[in-house]
Amino acid sequence: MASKPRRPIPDATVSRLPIYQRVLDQLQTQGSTTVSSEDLAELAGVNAAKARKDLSFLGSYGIRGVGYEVDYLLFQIRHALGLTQQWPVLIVGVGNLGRALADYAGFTSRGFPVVALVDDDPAKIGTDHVGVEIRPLADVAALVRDLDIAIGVIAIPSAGAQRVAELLVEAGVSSILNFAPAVLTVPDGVHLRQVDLAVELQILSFHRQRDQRDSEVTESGERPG
Amino acid sequence: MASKPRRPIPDATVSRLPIYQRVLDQLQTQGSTTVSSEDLAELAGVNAAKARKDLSFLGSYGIRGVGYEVDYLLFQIRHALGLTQQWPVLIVGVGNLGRALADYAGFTSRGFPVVALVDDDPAKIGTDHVGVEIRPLADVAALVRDLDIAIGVIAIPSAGAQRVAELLVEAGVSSILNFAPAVLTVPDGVHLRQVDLAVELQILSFHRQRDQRDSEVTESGERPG
DNA sequence: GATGTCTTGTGAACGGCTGCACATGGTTGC
DNA sequence: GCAACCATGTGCAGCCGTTCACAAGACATC
Repeated sequence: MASKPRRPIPDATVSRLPIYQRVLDQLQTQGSTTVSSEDLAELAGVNAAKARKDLSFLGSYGIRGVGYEVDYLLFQIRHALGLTQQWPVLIVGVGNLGRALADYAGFTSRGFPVVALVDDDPAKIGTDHVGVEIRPLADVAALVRDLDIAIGVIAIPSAGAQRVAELLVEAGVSSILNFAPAVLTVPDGVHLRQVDLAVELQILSFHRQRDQRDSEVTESGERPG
Repeated sequence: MASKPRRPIPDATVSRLPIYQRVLDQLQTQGSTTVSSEDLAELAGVNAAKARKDLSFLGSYGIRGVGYEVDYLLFQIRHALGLTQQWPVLIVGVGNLGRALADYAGFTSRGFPVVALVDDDPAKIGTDHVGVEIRPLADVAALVRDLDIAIGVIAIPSAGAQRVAELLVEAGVSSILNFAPAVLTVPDGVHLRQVDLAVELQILSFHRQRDQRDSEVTESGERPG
């Protein structure tokens, strides 16, 4: 038996693997059979040395003097990310965001089919969205069991987010993606990721305002010495 | 004139300031007047020492033996993030995601009013969404000028994203938030942030699959020695 | 098969972030 | 006014991630 677990893959590398995957997807579609770390890095928007180091954590899948075989590298990245299988997704909250996520083609095409929608608005329950029936919150446990849900997505306002997270965990979901702008607490062993859309704007705001102040200082003449 | 630019605020700190802001907002609403670094950190989901160090980059706004005054700290964070003013936002692409973002209350309430919507679908142009008229792509330059747009949000498929980014930059937008799953290239001085919804799922997938493999190894009996 | 060219894989140095532990300094109670 | 207490602010050590620079290895050509 070969030893599978080489050195563990760093978080920073894991977060970039999906980018490499996307780039390699494109290259494959364009008919490229091999790619150098330099070209791959350029397309992924990173440094070539970083790309090579990232890929080296997966194994030695490059050929010195040649580059990486696109098909093979793509398979290895998919394998590392666990994307050789599908991960059915449940979305809680069928508001604007929930609908946008359910419709987002990038989910299904990357192996994350949205197979269940849940909402607590009686008016929505029973109706369909992109072929998926909207079910009440109380059905979460049954849906998770019957549809083998791997990932729960929270797309509701902050107020109910913690309660929904607990509901998902009780139902057996061990991976949660939370869009509610709230800090959630989950038990050990449950993976939680947070996406806060407003935070990104605030970071942009910070940089812009800093540039602005800097230029004001420069224009008004920084006192020398 | 006092020297404004103390040591620069690290990126890691900047990315947490919005979280502290949100927590302090809540505390203020609840009527709290002061908060300790420990409580603040707990609510923000970080280490207390980290919270203190983060806040110390803004200045010495705490009181030893007491804690931080909620109102004052909130003001200082808003000031550091440049949120004492409003930053008008233009959204390109009024599909599901664009609509979700336009409707998202968290934007306006945090100082980012969505004042312009743009799409290239003739059927949508001229219609209203939440009181904002949808305009053609060609109007971007005029909108940026007339409405003093600070931030452009790209919510269209990958294919056109680079072209739209260039359009925004030409129009004078220097901060861009991109939701298209593509690597964009912008000139120096333009701030670009990337949110890829599928990447988050793929990272969850990685962790889940790793846990799964680990438990398989354990169950089948790792060979000792 | 030997030589030159090309690209990977990685050792090592560097810089930034985290978290501990403690000195600093403000507050309260007597 | 003094002593005990409390929470902030920060020096320091360790860790993680990035980048450079180069050795190792594969291919092509003669």
